[in-house]
Amino acid sequence: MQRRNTSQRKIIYDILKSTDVHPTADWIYEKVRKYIPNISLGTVYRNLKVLKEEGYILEISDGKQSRFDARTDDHLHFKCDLCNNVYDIEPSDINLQLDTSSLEKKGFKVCRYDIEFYGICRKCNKEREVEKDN
Amino acid sequence: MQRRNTSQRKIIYDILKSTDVHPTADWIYEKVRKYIPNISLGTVYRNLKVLKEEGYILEISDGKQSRFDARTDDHLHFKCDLCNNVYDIEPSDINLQLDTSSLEKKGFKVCRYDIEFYGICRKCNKEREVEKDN
DNA sequence: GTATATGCAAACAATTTGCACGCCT
DNA sequence: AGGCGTGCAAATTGTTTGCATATAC
Repeated sequence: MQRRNTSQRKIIYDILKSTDVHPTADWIYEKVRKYIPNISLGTVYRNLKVLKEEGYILEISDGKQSRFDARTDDHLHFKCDLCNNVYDIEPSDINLQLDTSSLEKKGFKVCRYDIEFYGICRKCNKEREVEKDN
Repeated sequence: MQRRNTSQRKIIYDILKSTDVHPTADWIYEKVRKYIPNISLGTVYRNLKVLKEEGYILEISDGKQSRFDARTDDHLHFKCDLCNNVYDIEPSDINLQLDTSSLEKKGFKVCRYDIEFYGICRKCNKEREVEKDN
Protein backbone atom coordinates (compact mmCIF):
# COMPACT_ATOMS: atom_id res chain seq x y z
CA MET A 1 0.00 0.00 0.00
CA GLN A 2 1.09 3.51 -0.88
CA ARG A 3 1.50 5.52 2.31
CA ARG A 4 1.09 9.26 2.72
CA ASN A 5 2.85 11.53 5.13
CA THR A 6 0.20 13.11 7.27
CA SER A 7 0.84 15.59 10.04
CA GLN A 8 -1.03 13.28 12.41
CA ARG A 9 1.34 10.40 11.80
CA LYS A 10 4.40 12.60 12.02
CA ILE A 11 3.41 14.13 15.35
CA ILE A 12 2.48 10.76 16.83
CA TYR A 13 5.87 9.39 15.87
CA ASP A 14 7.70 12.49 17.13
CA ILE A 15 5.97 12.30 20.49
CA LEU A 16 6.73 8.62 20.86
CA LYS A 17 10.37 9.21 19.94
CA SER A 18 10.69 11.96 22.52
CA THR A 19 9.77 9.83 25.52
CA ASP A 20 11.00 6.68 27.19
CA VAL A 21 7.92 5.96 29.29
CA HIS A 22 6.58 3.33 26.85
CA PRO A 23 3.19 5.00 26.75
CA THR A 24 -0.27 3.63 26.07
CA ALA A 25 -2.32 4.77 23.09
CA ASP A 26 -4.34 6.97 25.38
CA TRP A 27 -1.29 8.74 26.79
CA ILE A 28 -0.15 9.49 23.26
CA TYR A 29 -3.63 10.68 22.33
CA GLU A 30 -3.63 13.24 25.14
CA LYS A 31 -0.20 14.55 24.10
CA VAL A 32 -1.10 14.80 20.42
CA ARG A 33 -4.26 16.73 21.26
CA LYS A 34 -2.09 19.63 22.36
CA TYR A 35 -0.96 19.97 18.75
CA ILE A 36 -4.06 18.69 16.95
CA PRO A 37 -6.97 19.30 19.32
CA ASN A 38 -9.58 17.50 17.25
CA ILE A 39 -7.58 14.39 16.42
CA SER A 40 -9.47 11.22 17.19
CA LEU A 41 -8.34 8.28 19.25
CA GLY A 42 -9.07 6.03 16.27
CA THR A 43 -6.50 7.93 14.22
CA VAL A 44 -3.93 7.42 16.94
CA TYR A 45 -4.57 3.67 16.94
CA ARG A 46 -4.50 3.49 13.15
CA ASN A 47 -1.21 5.34 12.94
CA LEU A 48 0.39 3.32 15.69
CA LYS A 49 -0.54 0.23 13.70
CA VAL A 50 0.97 1.70 10.53
CA LEU A 51 4.17 2.76 12.30
CA LYS A 52 4.45 -0.73 13.71
CA GLU A 53 3.90 -2.37 10.32
CA GLU A 54 6.57 -0.15 8.81
CA GLY A 55 8.96 -1.13 11.57
CA TYR A 56 9.34 2.29 13.11
CA ILE A 57 7.98 1.34 16.51
CA LEU A 58 7.33 -1.72 18.65
CA GLU A 59 4.18 -2.72 20.45
CA ILE A 60 4.71 -4.21 23.89
CA SER A 61 1.75 -5.78 25.61
CA ASP A 62 1.12 -4.98 29.24
CA GLY A 63 -1.71 -7.11 30.47
CA LYS A 64 -4.71 -6.16 28.42
CA GLN A 65 -3.24 -2.86 27.35
CA SER A 66 -0.67 -2.13 24.70
CA ARG A 67 2.31 0.12 25.18
CA PHE A 68 4.49 1.49 22.43
CA ASP A 69 8.21 2.00 22.04
CA ALA A 70 10.06 4.03 19.42
CA ARG A 71 13.30 2.25 20.29
CA THR A 72 13.59 -0.62 17.86
CA ASP A 73 17.18 -1.60 18.49
CA ASP A 74 18.06 -4.52 20.72
CA HIS A 75 17.07 -3.85 24.30
CA LEU A 76 15.01 -5.23 27.16
CA HIS A 77 12.38 -4.02 29.60
CA PHE A 78 12.07 -3.82 33.34
CA LYS A 79 8.66 -3.23 34.86
CA CYS A 80 8.39 -1.84 38.36
CA ASP A 81 5.93 -3.69 40.59
CA LEU A 82 5.23 -0.53 42.56
CA CYS A 83 4.94 2.36 40.09
CA ASN A 84 4.26 0.19 37.02
CA ASN A 85 6.70 2.20 34.93
CA VAL A 86 8.61 0.38 32.23
CA TYR A 87 12.35 1.01 31.94
CA ASP A 88 14.75 0.26 29.12
CA ILE A 89 17.53 -2.17 29.91
CA GLU A 90 20.65 -2.27 27.82
CA PRO A 91 21.71 -5.73 26.63
CA SER A 92 25.13 -4.94 28.11
CA ASP A 93 23.52 -4.67 31.53
CA ILE A 94 22.66 -8.32 31.72
CA ASN A 95 24.75 -11.36 31.15
CA LEU A 96 22.61 -14.00 29.52
CA GLN A 97 23.51 -17.41 28.23
CA LEU A 98 20.74 -19.53 26.87
CA ASP A 99 20.95 -22.93 25.25
CA THR A 100 17.76 -24.23 23.70
CA SER A 101 19.27 -27.13 21.79
CA SER A 102 17.43 -29.57 24.03
CA LEU A 103 14.16 -27.96 22.96
CA GLU A 104 15.14 -28.14 19.31
CA LYS A 105 15.87 -31.84 19.71
CA LYS A 106 12.30 -32.30 20.92
CA GLY A 107 10.96 -30.76 17.72
CA PHE A 108 10.38 -27.16 18.77
CA LYS A 109 11.91 -24.61 16.45
CA VAL A 110 12.75 -21.65 18.70
CA CYS A 111 12.71 -18.47 16.60
CA ARG A 112 12.91 -15.93 19.40
CA TYR A 113 12.31 -15.39 23.06
CA ASP A 114 11.25 -12.47 25.20
CA ILE A 115 12.65 -11.74 28.62
CA GLU A 116 10.99 -9.24 30.86
CA PHE A 117 12.24 -8.23 34.26
CA TYR A 118 10.10 -7.35 37.25
CA GLY A 119 10.97 -5.84 40.57
CA ILE A 120 11.44 -2.44 42.14
CA CYS A 121 12.94 0.43 40.20
CA ARG A 122 15.59 2.83 41.37
CA LYS A 123 13.14 5.61 42.14
CA CYS A 124 10.82 3.43 44.23
CA ASN A 125 13.81 1.88 45.98
CA LYS A 126 15.00 5.32 47.01
CA GLU A 127 11.58 6.32 48.27
CA ARG A 128 11.56 3.22 50.43
CA GLU A 129 14.92 4.13 51.88
CA VAL A 130 13.55 7.52 52.86
CA GLU A 131 10.55 5.88 54.56
CA LYS A 132 12.85 3.60 56.52
CA ASP A 133 14.78 6.62 57.77
CA ASN A 134 11.67 8.17 59.26
CA MET B 1 -12.10 -13.44 53.55
CA GLN B 2 -13.82 -16.65 54.45
CA ARG B 3 -14.15 -18.80 51.33
CA ARG B 4 -16.77 -21.42 50.60
CA ASN B 5 -16.43 -24.56 48.59
CA THR B 6 -18.89 -24.29 45.77
CA SER B 7 -19.42 -26.88 43.08
CA GLN B 8 -18.75 -24.18 40.49
CA ARG B 9 -15.28 -23.45 41.83
CA LYS B 10 -14.45 -27.13 42.19
CA ILE B 11 -15.43 -28.01 38.64
CA ILE B 12 -13.59 -25.01 37.18
CA TYR B 13 -10.44 -26.04 38.99
CA ASP B 14 -10.84 -29.71 38.02
CA ILE B 15 -11.24 -28.82 34.36
CA LEU B 16 -8.22 -26.56 34.41
CA LYS B 17 -6.14 -29.25 36.13
CA SER B 18 -7.13 -31.82 33.54
CA THR B 19 -5.77 -29.95 30.54
CA ASP B 20 -2.46 -28.55 29.38
CA VAL B 21 -3.79 -26.24 26.67
CA HIS B 22 -3.60 -23.11 28.87
CA PRO B 23 -7.19 -22.21 28.08
CA THR B 24 -8.98 -18.87 28.02
CA ALA B 25 -11.88 -18.09 30.34
CA ASP B 26 -14.27 -18.71 27.49
CA TRP B 27 -12.86 -22.16 26.75
CA ILE B 28 -13.29 -23.07 30.41
CA TYR B 29 -16.81 -21.65 30.42
CA GLU B 30 -17.84 -23.90 27.52
CA LYS B 31 -16.42 -26.98 29.27
CA VAL B 32 -18.03 -26.18 32.61
CA ARG B 33 -21.40 -25.71 30.92
CA LYS B 34 -21.46 -29.44 30.20
CA TYR B 35 -21.63 -30.01 33.96
CA ILE B 36 -23.47 -26.87 35.06
CA PRO B 37 -25.48 -25.73 32.02
CA ASN B 38 -26.69 -22.46 33.52
CA ILE B 39 -23.37 -21.29 34.97
CA SER B 40 -22.55 -17.75 33.99
CA LEU B 41 -19.37 -16.45 32.43
CA GLY B 42 -19.09 -13.96 35.26
CA THR B 43 -18.89 -16.79 37.76
CA VAL B 44 -16.09 -18.38 35.76
CA TYR B 45 -14.14 -15.11 35.82
CA ARG B 46 -14.80 -14.60 39.52
CA ASN B 47 -13.64 -18.09 40.43
CA LEU B 48 -10.56 -17.89 38.26
CA LYS B 49 -9.66 -14.73 40.14
CA VAL B 50 -10.21 -16.47 43.49
CA LEU B 51 -8.18 -19.53 42.48
CA LYS B 52 -5.40 -17.22 41.38
CA GLU B 53 -5.48 -15.24 44.63
CA GLU B 54 -5.31 -18.48 46.58
CA GLY B 55 -2.32 -19.57 44.55
CA TYR B 56 -3.94 -22.59 42.92
CA ILE B 57 -3.57 -21.35 39.36
CA LEU B 58 -1.59 -18.86 37.30
CA GLU B 59 -2.84 -16.27 34.87
CA ILE B 60 -0.76 -15.87 31.75
CA SER B 61 -1.54 -12.98 29.48
CA ASP B 62 -1.70 -13.58 25.77
CA GLY B 63 -2.12 -10.28 24.01
CA LYS B 64 -5.40 -8.89 25.21
CA GLN B 65 -6.70 -12.22 26.43
CA SER B 66 -5.84 -14.10 29.57
CA ARG B 67 -5.00 -17.76 29.67
CA PHE B 68 -4.91 -19.89 32.77
CA ASP B 69 -2.61 -22.61 34.01
CA ALA B 70 -3.15 -25.04 36.87
CA ARG B 71 0.57 -25.89 36.90
CA THR B 72 2.11 -23.63 39.50
CA ASP B 73 5.49 -25.29 39.79
CA ASP B 74 8.52 -23.88 38.02
CA HIS B 75 8.15 -24.13 34.27
CA LEU B 76 8.17 -22.04 31.10
CA HIS B 77 6.02 -21.54 28.04
CA PHE B 78 6.50 -21.88 24.32
CA LYS B 79 3.97 -20.30 22.01
CA CYS B 80 3.65 -21.55 18.45
CA ASP B 81 3.55 -18.79 15.85
CA LEU B 82 1.44 -20.96 13.55
CA CYS B 83 -1.19 -22.71 15.68
CA ASN B 84 -0.98 -20.31 18.64
CA ASN B 85 -0.97 -23.18 21.11
CA VAL B 86 1.01 -22.74 24.31
CA TYR B 87 3.26 -25.59 25.43
CA ASP B 88 4.86 -26.27 28.78
CA ILE B 89 8.63 -26.28 28.82
CA GLU B 90 10.52 -27.99 31.61
CA PRO B 91 13.27 -25.95 33.23
CA SER B 92 15.57 -28.90 32.54
CA ASP B 93 14.99 -28.43 28.82
CA ILE B 94 16.78 -25.12 28.70
CA ASN B 95 20.16 -24.16 29.95
CA LEU B 96 19.97 -20.63 31.25
CA GLN B 97 22.53 -18.51 32.96
CA LEU B 98 21.55 -15.01 33.87
CA ASP B 99 23.51 -12.43 35.78
CA THR B 100 21.65 -9.27 36.70
CA SER B 101 24.17 -7.91 39.18
CA SER B 102 24.92 -5.02 36.86
CA LEU B 103 21.24 -4.06 36.99
CA GLU B 104 21.21 -4.29 40.76
CA LYS B 105 24.22 -1.99 40.90
CA LYS B 106 22.20 0.57 38.98
CA GLY B 107 19.49 0.51 41.63
CA PHE B 108 17.00 -1.95 40.13
CA LYS B 109 15.93 -4.70 42.45
CA VAL B 110 15.16 -7.65 40.17
CA CYS B 111 12.60 -9.87 41.88
CA ARG B 112 11.77 -12.14 38.98
CA TYR B 113 11.82 -12.42 35.23
CA ASP B 114 9.66 -14.10 32.64
CA ILE B 115 11.00 -15.82 29.60
CA GLU B 116 8.65 -16.83 26.87
CA PHE B 117 9.67 -18.75 23.78
CA TYR B 118 8.20 -18.32 20.32
CA GLY B 119 8.60 -20.37 17.20
CA ILE B 120 7.11 -23.42 15.56
CA CYS B 121 5.91 -26.37 17.59
CA ARG B 122 6.55 -30.02 16.91
CA LYS B 123 3.15 -30.64 15.38
CA CYS B 124 3.34 -27.71 12.96
CA ASN B 125 6.91 -28.63 12.08
CA LYS B 126 5.78 -32.12 11.13
CA GLU B 127 2.93 -30.80 9.04
CA ARG B 128 5.39 -28.64 7.14
CA GLU B 129 7.59 -31.63 6.46
CA VAL B 130 4.63 -33.45 4.95
CA GLU B 131 3.89 -30.48 2.71
CA LYS B 132 7.47 -30.40 1.50
CA ASP B 133 7.23 -34.06 0.52
CA ASN B 134 4.29 -33.40 -1.80
C1' DG C 1 -8.28 13.13 -9.88
C1' DT C 2 -8.00 9.40 -6.97
C1' DA C 3 -6.84 6.67 -3.35
C1' DT C 4 -5.43 6.98 1.29
C1' DA C 5 -6.29 9.19 5.80
C1' DT C 6 -9.30 11.44 8.97
C1' DG C 7 -13.03 12.46 12.57
C1' DC C 8 -16.84 10.73 14.52
C1' DA C 9 -19.55 7.42 16.49
C1' DA C 10 -20.99 2.96 16.71
C1' DA C 11 -19.39 -1.81 17.16
C1' DC C 12 -16.49 -5.18 19.36
C1' DA C 13 -14.18 -8.35 22.56
C1' DA C 14 -12.62 -9.38 27.05
C1' DT C 15 -13.63 -8.61 31.54
C1' DT C 16 -15.94 -6.60 35.61
C1' DT C 17 -19.73 -5.34 38.45
C1' DG C 18 -24.50 -4.20 40.72
C1' DC C 19 -28.28 -6.46 42.26
C1' DA C 20 -31.59 -9.64 44.06
C1' DC C 21 -31.75 -14.23 45.21
C1' DG C 22 -29.64 -18.81 46.64
C1' DC C 23 -27.22 -21.82 49.40
C1' DC C 24 -22.85 -23.05 52.32
C1' DT C 25 -21.47 -23.26 57.08
C1' DA D 1 -29.21 -16.60 60.48
C1' DG D 2 -25.68 -14.41 58.20
C1' DG D 3 -22.82 -13.67 54.60
C1' DC D 4 -20.37 -15.35 50.63
C1' DG D 5 -21.48 -17.00 45.89
C1' DT D 6 -24.42 -17.10 41.89
C1' DG D 7 -26.96 -15.90 37.53
C1' DC D 8 -28.21 -12.32 34.85
C1' DA D 9 -27.62 -8.27 32.49
C1' DA D 10 -25.72 -3.95 32.16
C1' DA D 11 -21.43 -1.39 32.51
C1' DT D 12 -16.44 -0.72 31.57
C1' DT D 13 -12.16 -0.81 29.18
C1' DG D 14 -9.19 -1.08 25.32
C1' DT D 15 -9.40 -1.33 20.56
C1' DT D 16 -11.33 -1.61 15.85
C1' DT D 17 -14.27 -0.29 12.08
C1' DG D 18 -17.90 1.80 8.73
C1' DC D 19 -18.84 5.85 6.62
C1' DA D 20 -18.80 10.35 4.66
C1' DT D 21 -15.51 13.90 4.07
C1' DA D 22 -10.86 15.85 3.67
C1' DT D 23 -6.31 15.86 1.87
C1' DA D 24 -1.65 14.17 0.12
C1' DC D 25 0.41 13.22 -4.07
